[in-house]
Amino acid sequence: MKAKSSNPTMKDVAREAGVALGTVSKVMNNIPVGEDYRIRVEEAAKKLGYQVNSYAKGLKTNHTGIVALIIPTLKHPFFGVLTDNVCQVLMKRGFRTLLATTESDMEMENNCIRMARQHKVEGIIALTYNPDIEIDEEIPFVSIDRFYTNRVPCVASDNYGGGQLAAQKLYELGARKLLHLRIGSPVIGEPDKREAGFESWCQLNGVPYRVVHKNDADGLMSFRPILEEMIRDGKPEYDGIFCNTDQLAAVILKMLRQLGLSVPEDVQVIGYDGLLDFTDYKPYCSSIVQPVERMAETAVDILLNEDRSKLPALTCLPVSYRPGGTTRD
Amino acid sequence: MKAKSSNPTMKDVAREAGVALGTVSKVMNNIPVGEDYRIRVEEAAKKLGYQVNSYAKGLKTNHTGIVALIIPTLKHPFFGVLTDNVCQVLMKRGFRTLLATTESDMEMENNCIRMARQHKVEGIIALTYNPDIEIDEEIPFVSIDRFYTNRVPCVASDNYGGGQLAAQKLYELGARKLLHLRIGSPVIGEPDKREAGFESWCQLNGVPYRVVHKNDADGLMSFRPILEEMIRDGKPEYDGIFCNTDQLAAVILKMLRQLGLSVPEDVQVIGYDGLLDFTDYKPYCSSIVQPVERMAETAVDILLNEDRSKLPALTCLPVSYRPGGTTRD
DNA sequence: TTGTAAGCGTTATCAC
DNA sequence: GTGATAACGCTTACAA
Repeated sequence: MKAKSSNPTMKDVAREAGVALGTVSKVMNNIPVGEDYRIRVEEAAKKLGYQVNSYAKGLKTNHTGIVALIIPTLKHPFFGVLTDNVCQVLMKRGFRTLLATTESDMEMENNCIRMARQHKVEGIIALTYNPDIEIDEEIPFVSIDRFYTNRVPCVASDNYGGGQLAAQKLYELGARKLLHLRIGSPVIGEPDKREAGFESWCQLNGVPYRVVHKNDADGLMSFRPILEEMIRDGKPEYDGIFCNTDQLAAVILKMLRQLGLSVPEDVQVIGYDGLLDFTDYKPYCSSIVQPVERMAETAVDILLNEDRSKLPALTCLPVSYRPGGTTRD
Repeated sequence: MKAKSSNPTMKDVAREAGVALGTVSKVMNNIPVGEDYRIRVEEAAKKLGYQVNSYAKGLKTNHTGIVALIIPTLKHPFFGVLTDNVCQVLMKRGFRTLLATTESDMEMENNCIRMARQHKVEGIIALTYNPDIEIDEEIPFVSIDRFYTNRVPCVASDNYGGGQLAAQKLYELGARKLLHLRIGSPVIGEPDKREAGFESWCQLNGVPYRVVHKNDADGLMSFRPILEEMIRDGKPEYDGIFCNTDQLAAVILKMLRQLGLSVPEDVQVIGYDGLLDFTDYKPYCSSIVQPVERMAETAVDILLNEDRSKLPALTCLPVSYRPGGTTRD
């Protein structure tokens, strides 16, 4: 008489209900079974507080109901919101989220992927900075914001279109000479297309522009001299600035004001991301808004898609423009 | 000859290395084994790309290496930072994080706990709003910011001390009539002690004060009339305000400025949390800073503690004061 | 030291 | 429709 106070098993339920093991399994999996049996089993299960052991189940079925999410950090609000959305969407589909934050460390990224494999996750959604990531063909993988190969589906906002839209909006709102400020990691990813889109629009429409390109290592402050030297007689040489993130835009805005320029009168500024200040839920600046919820949904959709033969290599989700007080609209 | 292209098992490794199954297991678990055997096994494992199946392992050992983290949302930066820290700390200890966001929905909270149990997690760290949460005595549980019973360890910042510190700082910096503004959920949690600490300090030191208490449902804007009516002849009746969160402080600051008051000259403001604006990594306001990293570490420490007989019922971690431009220091 | 075999809690395949 | 029984991949006595 071993008092199984701890964890009741199917065997216990079967004994309690006076039925066979297999019958209990069937009840738990909603496989048709005699009505009276079903009731007996359900009551026994409730009485014992039975919970299926998903490890035993997973071992048998190779179906764990877990998806790994690998992301640089949750300290940045964009990643926070994205993670929140992915977690919710997965939950709705009956999946759990195994979270790993990597701090963009390449070794960590590979470690996490290895762990995910060990834990027999049913898929991996990752936002990484590692060009040599160890992607396993066996396990479904969806990348966010980073295109690897045609075999690895990538989900991103329409960065190219967003860059175009930013240029177009600035022009429509009266800016005549445009500046694009870009900071980021040296690793090439989808977000770099913001720059390309911006340039293409300016060229196509004959609008004069300039692009300044910095690396994360240079720091946000490295743009200061650029801004200083572009001011002649108290007026800026460029009257429309597109920053590749809202964060950069916020920093640039502060600098512009310090330099005595008024926004949006002297110069208009558009950022990218569409983040909201959590203290008042208002935009930091006018911005190209990434459709975060849709990105999360799409990533999960693709990941969980039954038919893995023809996966979209790159899915670009439409962005939108939202005024935020730093443009004249 | 079944081509096991997919997932090599220990058996495969054993065959490849020409040793017995048990030997492979020993090598994988760093149990002493003949040097030549070890090498043979390791090479075979590498060649086959073998990864232990932690489901099979977990089934056997009841050791899954997974801890569940249940949190309301990742849209709020405090939770984002907390989650990030918990995930990092767990990783360092060799544990993975199973993440669940609940949106503070009580049913969801219970669902998540049930899932965690099914997945045989080795512990649960939760920040919940459900007073009737289904806590299972069998599985280690640590609560953050919410005290249930002596049997459920709770980790929080020293909210009471923080409230005192806020009052004290305001007084030291010259404020003579203090106001505490508090908004939150109707559910009672540790953070409510901020108010108690504030009051006790004022009473003990004979400093006149008032407390205004709102519920989330009232909305942040509900404080507006309070502020309006406290202004006499352009000067505020209260010259020191302690808000129970940085978010509230940010809103209040905006209102004060709209009402023509200058901060910190006319009135000084202190918040609680110690969040940094991600755009410039600067504080939103002067604030009582929660030791988020330590909270994460402590929660994990307690959760993973071997000796579960004498657990601390409530662990309050020391807070600190950080000036942020809304006080005269 | 190394190999063997008995489970861990499920599911799935069979006879009944 | 129900109930034994053999896996699933691994750990761990225990035997060799």
